[in-house]
Amino acid sequence: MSKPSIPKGTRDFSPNIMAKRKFILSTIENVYQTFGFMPLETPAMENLTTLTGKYGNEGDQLLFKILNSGDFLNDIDLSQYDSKKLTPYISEKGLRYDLTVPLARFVVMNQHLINFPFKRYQMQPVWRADRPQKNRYREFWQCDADVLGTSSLLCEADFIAIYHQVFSKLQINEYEIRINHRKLLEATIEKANASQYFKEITVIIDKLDKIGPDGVRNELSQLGIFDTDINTIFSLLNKKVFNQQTIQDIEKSFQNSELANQALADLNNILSLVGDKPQNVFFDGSLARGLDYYTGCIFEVVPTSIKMGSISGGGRYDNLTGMFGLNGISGVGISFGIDRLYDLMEELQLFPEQQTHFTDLLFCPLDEAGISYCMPLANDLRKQGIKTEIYPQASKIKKQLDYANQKQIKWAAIVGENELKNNQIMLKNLLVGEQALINKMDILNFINI
RNA sequence: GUAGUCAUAGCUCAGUUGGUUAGAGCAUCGGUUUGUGGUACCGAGGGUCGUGGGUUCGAGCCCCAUUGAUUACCCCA
Repeated sequence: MSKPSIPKGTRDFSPNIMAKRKFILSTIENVYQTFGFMPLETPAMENLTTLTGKYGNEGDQLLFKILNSGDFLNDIDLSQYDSKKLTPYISEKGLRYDLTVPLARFVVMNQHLINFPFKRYQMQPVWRADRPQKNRYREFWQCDADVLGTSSLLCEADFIAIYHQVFSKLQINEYEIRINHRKLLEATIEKANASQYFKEITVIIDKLDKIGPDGVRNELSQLGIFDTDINTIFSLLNKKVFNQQTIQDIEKSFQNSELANQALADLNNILSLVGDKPQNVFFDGSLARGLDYYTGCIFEVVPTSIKMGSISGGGRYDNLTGMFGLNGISGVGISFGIDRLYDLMEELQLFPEQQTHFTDLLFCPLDEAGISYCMPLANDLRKQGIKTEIYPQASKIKKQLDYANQKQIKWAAIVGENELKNNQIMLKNLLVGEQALINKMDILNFINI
């Protein structure tokens, strides 16, 4: 028999890890809900016609494709096709690559039922056939929230408020919300006479944090951009506090740029909604975001106490549903990277202790009669919300306490012959080691979880 | 797709210029203690050294191939 294993780039989440992950997920979910977002789940698999062509050539290659069921090769003359052209005949479905395209697909299919503006959140795994490396997996979770069907900048302001609430609840205090505008990038690159390389340039300057100014200069230069134009781009890459002054400064460096004016008007509008000194928010001219469907404001959040990539990102896209034939729907959304959030909180030790306590009280029956004695007591406690279990065998008490100890259970209720006879239990506090013989009806009075 | 590193017990790892029977800690199970854990002591089980070839009197160690894991680049979250 071969050793068991799991596919490359996938992970098991053990109970202790799950408790912490759920803490993060439920915190985010609660905040989403308080802003009026509604849950949506879509299938793990989508039709390949839905997925292909949405993520660029590289993205298409990273799609996990699912073989058709049954004897799918039976009707196919293999000699007639080369291996690439064969794909559509043997695979019609693929695993979802992100949550945004399925959202667009859902909205287009259900537009007659949807009450716009449509605010939905979605927290599900996605799959990419990428080569895994540190903090990069083939299966990972996205926690998206999007608003579709309004171009109001209130949405952007709301997302900034969502960030504040989520990080405050997770006790993450040292972070930066970086904000920029796609149209400002366009204006900048236009000013540098390099519009034909817009996509390439955004990819390069997005790496500023990673490869440094010299690295960015190098790559831009390799693209064939002149030094003077590179300087123009660089003059706008600064990171500044997000306030009126900053916006006015940027305005001065553009003259009569329609694009820049639109972008600055948007930023101004957001500023007026979040107040002039929004906490932890910075304007960052180098923020670009790789995805090319963004058209308006873009965000990214990075922790500042630890060197780490972004833990959330998002932005506005004008025509997401256009790919499925529904035009004129503007949307904006954000997504939390739960794996990185997990690593961050683990490193900063921000997980509340109770997250790893699964059981409050363990009944330890010393004989078969003890088990049935404990059953009704346990159920009463459970009705009170006390997480209670009964050790399922009348094993040695050492073994039962050992179990309780490893599971970090605070209370042990030992039930042997004597207790049974007198309607008592021996209640032991495993944290301090004290115990008392009490009436079985009085348990609730003694335990304070 | 490109490049590097690694592979020895369930886990984390030692293992000398190639030399007899392969080591530790943790974990598991049992006992010291048949009604008291987390901390002490004693003991037990558990390994074709990833796989296949080669060199050698002799390979965990050297060489080749292969598989897997992992890291960086590309791209991305």
